[in-house]
Amino acid sequence: MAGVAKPTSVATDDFLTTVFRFMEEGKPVISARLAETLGVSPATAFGTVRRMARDGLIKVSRKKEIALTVSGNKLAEEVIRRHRLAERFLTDVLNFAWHKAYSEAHRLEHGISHEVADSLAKLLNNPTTCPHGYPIPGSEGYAHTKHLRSHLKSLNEIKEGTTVTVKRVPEEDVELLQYLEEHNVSPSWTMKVLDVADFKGTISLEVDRHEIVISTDTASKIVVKPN
Amino acid sequence: MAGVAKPTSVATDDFLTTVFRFMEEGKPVISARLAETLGVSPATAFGTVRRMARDGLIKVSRKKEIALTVSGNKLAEEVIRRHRLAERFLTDVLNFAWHKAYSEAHRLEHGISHEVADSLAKLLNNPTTCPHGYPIPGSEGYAHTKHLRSHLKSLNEIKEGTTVTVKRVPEEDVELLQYLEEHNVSPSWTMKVLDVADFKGTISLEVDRHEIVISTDTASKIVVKPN
DNA sequence: ATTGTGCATTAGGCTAGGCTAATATTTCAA
DNA sequence: TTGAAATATTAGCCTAGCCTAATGCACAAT
Repeated sequence: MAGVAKPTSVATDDFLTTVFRFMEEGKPVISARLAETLGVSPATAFGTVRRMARDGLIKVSRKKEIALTVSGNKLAEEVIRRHRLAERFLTDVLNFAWHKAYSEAHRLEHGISHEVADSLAKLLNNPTTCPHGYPIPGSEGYAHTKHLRSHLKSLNEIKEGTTVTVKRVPEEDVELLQYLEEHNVSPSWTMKVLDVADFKGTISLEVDRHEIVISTDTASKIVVKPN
Repeated sequence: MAGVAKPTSVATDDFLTTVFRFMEEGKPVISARLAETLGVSPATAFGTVRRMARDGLIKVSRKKEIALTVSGNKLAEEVIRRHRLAERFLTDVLNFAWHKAYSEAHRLEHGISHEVADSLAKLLNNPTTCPHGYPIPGSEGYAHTKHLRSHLKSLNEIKEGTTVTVKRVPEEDVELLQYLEEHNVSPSWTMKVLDVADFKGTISLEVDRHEIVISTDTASKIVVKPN
């Protein structure tokens, strides 16, 4: 109807995926947060947000909350799909470590066509999640992942003595990821919450026969499913 | 000394690789030609050329001939390497047809890091050429490919009755590539020049037990080695 | 010698994306 | 309710790239 969709720029792709990830985690999306996350000035973020609103990719409520439009969501899912497939390729085929996969996939995601993404998916045996546990748009059962989310909890909400299965780990923090990867805090691994010491803000866990201690704050970034 | 190299933009990468390919084929490099090839106006090409000269990537002689500087050549080789490895990946791993591989690789080449390129090379068993027969910078024996070139000829220079081995086919022309691929005019295949009809500008060849006819002009774009 | 023709170059304009430095607004807390 | 802290927004400036429309220039053929 309205004409062919204009190809998105790298900057726009980055904003789209950032908004998408914020929404995915249920975090409020405002311009200031995007500026921070993307490493640009508030003024720049404002300008890009305005442009994207003009182009019908996002809408901004009176309370300045940013949400993807239907077409914006579609584009975001496409970029996210390419990103997560690229991550799987990097870890599963090229043997990259998690923490490197994210940034490399970030560079690759803009240059992967729909056709290449489909071929990659096939090559990788149609994975449903990225190495960090996040769902891959367009994969089997993707539409249901929203419902599944109700069974998931942040690790910091889990009571002592509970055994849980790791579902998702944070994507971006390189050092943390390296630590988690080393200690097998990875999707599909099982952990037991040994001790919650709220007074000093730490949680100790047993994972793969070893005990590790992380902060409550860090725990809040790890998504698990109680067994 | 002079500081860290500024990351190159897509536009700059495209100019670098275009200059590189022109030089690779011994064609003179002038701004007008770049504009044509890259599909931008002469004014735009001029501006980009000036910027690149300012940044020490190319130099322009008094006769307006453009050449890569040492650092420009290094960058160009890196992009070309990524492009040709991507092509190999697309054809060998994802089973893309030649003519699609070029444009897809063109999109991917900007997002492949040195590290990913190295991993890809390993995965692909250290290929020395792209699917069209062009050498991959940084691969085994790459430094010698310039000498090898003296043994190579354009197909239009070959005399009747000579048997030759295909070394390189043109990279960009989608329809021609499709035709050549279908008829096995591919690197490492053998052909016999049956008839050269200069008066009507055609050459007939026997390849894989079949006879095909192409124009002298098309033949000039195919590089062969007489057996 | 002159006139094309092909190129280079300049002029002038536009958008996306960046930035800094004000200047509103909100909003939350005391 | 009143202020301080966050946010949003505006103004003003910059570069890369891209365009069209002159204009300048040099070489080549008549």
